Amino acid sequence: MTTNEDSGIQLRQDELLAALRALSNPHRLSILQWLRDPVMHFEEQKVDATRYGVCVSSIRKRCEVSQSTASQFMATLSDAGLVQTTRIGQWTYFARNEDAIARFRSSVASDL
Amino acid sequence: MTTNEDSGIQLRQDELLAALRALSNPHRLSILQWLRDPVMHFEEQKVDATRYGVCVSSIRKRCEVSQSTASQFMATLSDAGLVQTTRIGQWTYFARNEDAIARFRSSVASDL
DNA sequence: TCGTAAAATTGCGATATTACGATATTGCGG
DNA sequence: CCGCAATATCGTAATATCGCAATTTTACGA
Repeated sequence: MTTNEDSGIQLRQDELLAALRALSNPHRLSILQWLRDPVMHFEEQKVDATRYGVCVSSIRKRCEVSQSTASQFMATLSDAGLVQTTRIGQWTYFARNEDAIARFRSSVASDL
Repeated sequence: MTTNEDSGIQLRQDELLAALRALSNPHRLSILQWLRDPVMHFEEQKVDATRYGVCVSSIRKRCEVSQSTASQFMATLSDAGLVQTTRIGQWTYFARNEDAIARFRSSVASDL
């Protein structure tokens, strides 16, 4: 019987590396920062951005990149666990995963 | 009684990005971590590793990469400001730049 | 079951990174 | 000055990443 404890206070080395890689791109770094205050940094939208985050279209416009690029950016941040996804109808909303970001901070603070 | 004047200072966005990019490689991330305890993680050498850090040859052996690759890794970490360099004779010693790392931590804590 | 809209996926060219061997540079000692 | 050792830099090939257009998938509404 193995105890799988992946909701700990810090990240594993491979998770830490994945987070660092995800944030090593200027667009993706800015997106995560903008998501701290989505109402300020993105256009208005149907659902509450503070609760659900923002959709790909909003990110596309703010970054001035193509739809596929914006989608790929969010997939990378999602794979690294830094954002959480909520699908509502045709829209996919991305919000910060504050727990994961806190673990990332904790890892940077103690494992680096 | 000393006051750490750097504890509240953060990196500019481009400096933060450079640090994240420098750490987005498994070798470079490990090197910076190993340098927390150079005596434990690297072979013995002439000068005090705790004071001056370790030379390229030690890093080369520990990482099992070529001399040029090890040298390039350290140049990248140095360009990002995460390590400081001390040239003694034919050797270049690399040690953690704790002030810069503290600023990186501070940036991750408050700008991310 | 259409048509439409949003997002995800695929495939591609351009660019960047990685890691190497070869070579140049730096610094010591004889 | 010469030879040697350590490191830095250069040129390279392989691989990875970036960002796009085109296409596919998913979901809604008429």
